[in-house]
Amino acid sequence: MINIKFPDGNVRQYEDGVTPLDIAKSISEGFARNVLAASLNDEEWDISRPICMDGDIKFFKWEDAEGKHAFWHTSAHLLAEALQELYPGVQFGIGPAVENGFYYDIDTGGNPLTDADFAKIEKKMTELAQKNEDVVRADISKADALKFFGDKGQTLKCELINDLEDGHITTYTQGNFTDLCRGPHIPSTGAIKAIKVMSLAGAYWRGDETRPQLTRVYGITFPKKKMLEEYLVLLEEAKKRDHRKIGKEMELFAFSPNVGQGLPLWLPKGAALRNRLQDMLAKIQKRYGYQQVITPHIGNKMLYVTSGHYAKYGKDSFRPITTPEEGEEYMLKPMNCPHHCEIYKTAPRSYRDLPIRYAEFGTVYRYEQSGELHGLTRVRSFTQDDAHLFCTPDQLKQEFLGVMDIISFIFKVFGFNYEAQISLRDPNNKEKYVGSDEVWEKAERAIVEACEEKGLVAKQVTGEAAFYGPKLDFMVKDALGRRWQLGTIQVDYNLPERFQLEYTGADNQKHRPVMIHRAPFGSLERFVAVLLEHTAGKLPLWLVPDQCVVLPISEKFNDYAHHVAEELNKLDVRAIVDDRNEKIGRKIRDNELKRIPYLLIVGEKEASCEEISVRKQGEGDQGSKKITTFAAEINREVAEMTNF
RNA sequence: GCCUAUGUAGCUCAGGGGUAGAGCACUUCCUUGGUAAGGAAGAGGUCGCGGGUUCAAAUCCCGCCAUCGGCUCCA
Repeated sequence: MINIKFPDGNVRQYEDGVTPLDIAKSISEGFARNVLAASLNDEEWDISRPICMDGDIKFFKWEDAEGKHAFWHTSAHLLAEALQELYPGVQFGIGPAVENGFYYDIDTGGNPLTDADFAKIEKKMTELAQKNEDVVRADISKADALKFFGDKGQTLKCELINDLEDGHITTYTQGNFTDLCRGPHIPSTGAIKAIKVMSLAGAYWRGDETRPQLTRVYGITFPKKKMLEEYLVLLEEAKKRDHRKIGKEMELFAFSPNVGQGLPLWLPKGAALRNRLQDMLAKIQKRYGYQQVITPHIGNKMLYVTSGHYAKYGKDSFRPITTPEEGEEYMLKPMNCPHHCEIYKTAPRSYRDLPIRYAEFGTVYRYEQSGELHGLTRVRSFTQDDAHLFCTPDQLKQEFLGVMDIISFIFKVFGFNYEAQISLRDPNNKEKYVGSDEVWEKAERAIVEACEEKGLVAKQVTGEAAFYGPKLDFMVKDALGRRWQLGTIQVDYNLPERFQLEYTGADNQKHRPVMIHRAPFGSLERFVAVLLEHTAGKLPLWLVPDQCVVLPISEKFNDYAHHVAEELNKLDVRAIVDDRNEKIGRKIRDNELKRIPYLLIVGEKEASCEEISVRKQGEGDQGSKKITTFAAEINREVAEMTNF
């Protein structure tokens, strides 16, 4: 008999060899029907895999990430089984579950798949799922595994096996398909009821650009047909939130091939929006003791040779700019830090001067690979809400906490849910980084402690640090669930060294300051993109380009409408007029669709007494009031929102 | 940069070897209407760009450019 402990602390006894599914059934049949995966002592465990030892058990259903994961992992195998039947001779790479479904990487041997094949693949998968085959786990020796997959000509699998440790190799088999796999899986394929092949993509074998490119087939499956339909509707809804679409509709920004790829043009409404964001942050930063500086968009190439960036990134950047002067070269600035270091060096610094905090909305230029460009989230010219803090090592943690306060405040204002990540150096690969063990340990400890102090849950990832120091990144998801890094705080011991930055300490000795790079928005471009996707374009009143639109009932009241807009604009309310020759119903509809927060209807009644009829977006008629009353209300509403 | 796909009017899209299509938007006229689409007429396109095949190319082929979804990358 073995003892199984449940999450609630209860312990029950079971026969040796009991499976999690048996255990679930012992609780209730209904519960067991919904269980997809389990863990034993926090190790992933198939619900059909016998247990022969005491342990803590947890169960996972569809609602749990672990449950979906097992379901989609098995679905990936089902996809592979279908591909194996439809296209004999395909080579299999890897096929994991991902956040929304699963994929399988395959080598089609020169016969490319197209999306015309999707229906065929879906049909075959459905056919195979209906056989409801058991998914059977087996332990296999390394030699046997190599022989098994070698005989099948699966050289990619053999490469994977060669990297595995003998005694820890398992396969999973359903029907005629056997895959090298760690699991876990659901017990049989019959639970997979709705199947959709989503897309094709190229993917380098083992993520290595120098290795062959495989075909990645993405798919998603569900235990119920209705869930797939709902998911597809959700995807359609998400596409409507795409910032590229909204940005065009709201006339915020545009791209022109004549200007160049990835070089956004900010239209009047977008530029105004961006300025409001900048003003907000500048106001907050002033309170935190930041000083604004302004530096040129180009800098002498030597600046970047000094910083080390030229050696590391120079060949993948915009090319240096030459001048009539022989041998003189300038670069478009890919970052602001070297300029700010030079500002620091304009005067001798004392420990009494520190910390020094230089902020700049600095536009930088980076030659991102063409395939990487994406709307406003990944561009070749963008403006960082950058700042560099120079402080003594003792001040580092305090400064770090101050930056965290700004970032969490900003995210709170916009209601963003973020994931924080602490990026640490890889201790087994120290040569990739600059700086002594001592300073690294100190910097990493400062970040970890700062997070603990703030109660910030942050995932620690080793090997993700910048070469000059560890960092804390804030990731926010877009409408389709893709993660984008917005805010970032980076500790840097490298640049102060390279630029020979100094301050005189209380001991009258020269010391090296520590530098913090930080950007709460990350960049104005990316931030606006994520903001648009989060709000679906319904921007808060203080940011929205047009706060209200005046709608005359008929052309007879166009003059009054323009008078109203003028009065409102004088009172700092952003108002426009829709004086088209259309009926009022039509104007209301069109302007609601344009996401304008307030529609102000004016006709004979209003014109006679300096009033307007107010209609709030999505909420309908709010009654009529004086122009000045309305303006005061709007101004109060905005003031409450912008009390930063 | 690599793989898949796409590119037709301002927008969303249909069509497809033989005179370029729709809806919306736009302009004009009629209508002057009180809280989510009034009516009519008109204008608007070298069908992404450049080659090739053909009597004839927006359509077929090749190259390039841009874009979508991924991969890799991301100071």
